[in-house]
Amino acid sequence: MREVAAVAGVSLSTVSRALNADPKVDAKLAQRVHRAVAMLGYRRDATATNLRRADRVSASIGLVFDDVANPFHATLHRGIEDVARARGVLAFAGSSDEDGDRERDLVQAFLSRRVDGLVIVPAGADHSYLLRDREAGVALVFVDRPPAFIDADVVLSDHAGGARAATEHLLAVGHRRIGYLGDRQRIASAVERLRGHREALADHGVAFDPALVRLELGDSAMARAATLELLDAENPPTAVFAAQNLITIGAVEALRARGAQHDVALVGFDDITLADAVDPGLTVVAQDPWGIGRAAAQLLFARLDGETDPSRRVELPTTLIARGSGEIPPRPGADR
Amino acid sequence: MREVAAVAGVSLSTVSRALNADPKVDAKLAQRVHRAVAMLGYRRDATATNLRRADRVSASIGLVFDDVANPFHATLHRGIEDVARARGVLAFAGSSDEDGDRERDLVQAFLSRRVDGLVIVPAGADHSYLLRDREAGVALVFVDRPPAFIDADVVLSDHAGGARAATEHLLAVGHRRIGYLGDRQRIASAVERLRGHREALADHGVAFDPALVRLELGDSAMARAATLELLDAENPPTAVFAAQNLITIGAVEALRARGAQHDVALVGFDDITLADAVDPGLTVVAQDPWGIGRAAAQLLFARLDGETDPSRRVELPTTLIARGSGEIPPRPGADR
DNA sequence: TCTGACTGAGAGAACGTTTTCTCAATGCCG
DNA sequence: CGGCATTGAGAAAACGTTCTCTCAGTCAGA
Repeated sequence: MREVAAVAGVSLSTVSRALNADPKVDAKLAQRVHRAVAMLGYRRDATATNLRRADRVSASIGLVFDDVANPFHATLHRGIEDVARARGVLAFAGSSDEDGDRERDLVQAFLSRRVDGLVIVPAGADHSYLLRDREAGVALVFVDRPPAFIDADVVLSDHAGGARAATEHLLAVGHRRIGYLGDRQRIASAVERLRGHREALADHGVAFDPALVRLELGDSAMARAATLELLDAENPPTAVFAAQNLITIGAVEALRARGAQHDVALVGFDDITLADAVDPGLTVVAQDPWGIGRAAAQLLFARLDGETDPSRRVELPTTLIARGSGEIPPRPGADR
Repeated sequence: MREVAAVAGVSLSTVSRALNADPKVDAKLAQRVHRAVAMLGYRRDATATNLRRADRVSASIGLVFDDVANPFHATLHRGIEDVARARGVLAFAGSSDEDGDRERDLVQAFLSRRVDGLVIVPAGADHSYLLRDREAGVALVFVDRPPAFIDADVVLSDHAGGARAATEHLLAVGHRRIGYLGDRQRIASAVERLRGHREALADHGVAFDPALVRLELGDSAMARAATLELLDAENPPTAVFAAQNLITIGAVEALRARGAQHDVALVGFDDITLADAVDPGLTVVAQDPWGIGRAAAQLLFARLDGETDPSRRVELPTTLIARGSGEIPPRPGADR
């Protein structure tokens, strides 16, 4: 910056003003400054800027996902990026692997780098550690699941409603023995989905049979094994509801491994690549991760723009997409 | 920090030293400092630290992808994160959408935030704009495609070899009319793959027929349309090679739309979710995006650790995974 | 008991910006 | 032509750290 000032023949302050498009600086001088900047390849140091500026805005935010490589989260990421890009805001991203400690470490690392805000897919069971920072002006939006012990904006799908729709879809086809494959129950969304499933069963007078339920499935391999277990049991389900994207993949694999993909119905939660190319096509309850990401980012920036309304909860509907696998009727006589 | 010093009853310098685990500071004092830190919830400001420190290390890096939501890139991202995490390094990530200007904007934004290094999936046609920054100590690793007009480390798959393997696989099954669906040719990897395809054809004495080639396919929808065009032409191919993950998805959709998935062979580049669940299973040439990401990050950190060897080119092999679609023989008589 | 080496801690400058304060130059009005 | 308002630019402090000096105190050896 000093060099730029020397080349342009002005003072440091003038360079700063020219760079910040201060209207008080003479147009001719400003142009000289910009020419010098271009010539020297000067680039303003954002860290120093952030340090000095009164508002301490860093134009960067932090993103905490379960796993940046999970398609749901990756699409979420893109939705957030699209909104942030329009404001010149950059995003740090990291994976918590659904570990609360790791989530907290990530958040701390983001905050020490002075991010303006955080979008968090919560993994931990207590987010009160963020209270102090929210007080200090850090914007906070939670996604996919509500936070615990802190009141903040949250954007999520109607998990219970989606699960209910999936289960009712299977019930409508005639199924009564519906297997349930669920994620770890310390995740709020997983609890919600199970709740929706149970409510749908109850509403239609179908007893909830714990023998048909497998929970805590952390990846595709576990889901596959659990599905096989269900299929190989004495009194197997005639339909299966896989309540998460990775679990759905495991379930598909298991059904194919037993050659049962045309006999046992399947509905998944989350849409998946090639879902319409498998045989039968995969019926799913789709979320809109891109839209969720956009909504979350918009909420975040609204807060950064000074909005002080009480915290909001944006719930996006899910869409049931029937493609075949969910419309397979129960084998006659399979149900007692 | 001033508060911490007051509470602990020591000077600012002592707090700084205690925080940096300087062995010269008395153990008892250090403990007092740490207690004060815990009590006040103090967190060191990484931007100020970075400003002052002699080495100016920010413990953050910038990642430029085509699209953070593309599964290949998202997995790459995770590979990089896994290595960076072990060093306490955080990553900014952004999407260039294969636009050179956008790539450059992202890079500039990262650099003004003083990242220590960059991992770039190149989109632009000229990376000499990075010369000055490399000189200034910014570590640079390119991924998936080599950079232009700058000499730097690069990690990529053997694109030509992979394409060659795919084409030879189809030739071995007996195909002579092989459709080629390719990405935008301003992308180096896309050029390489086409080259591998053509070389394989030439080696086996099969004439290259431009009528069977569709390039510049930027997304699944375009790929789908192009495939339909190929299939509906007067003399359609008996096999198709889809040279990228999104293109493969479009090709699968098109084949199914024409009910030709059991008649026309298909090999894709990049492995895809559910590839083994479609009917027929999808034969692909798989890359190892996670491994590529890890390798890139390791190279990057080696440079940051002061390594000065001439720039390296790490080429990872591809793996052909036969699952059925690539082993469909040509319909008898379809070939003249 | 005194000197000197050594240890531990404080004072203050510096990092690259922004921003307030101050002042010089310009233009306009009487 | 003088004085005042107005405009534009420079000097210097400040942001939250680190780090080099400097110095006070402690302890061993003579």
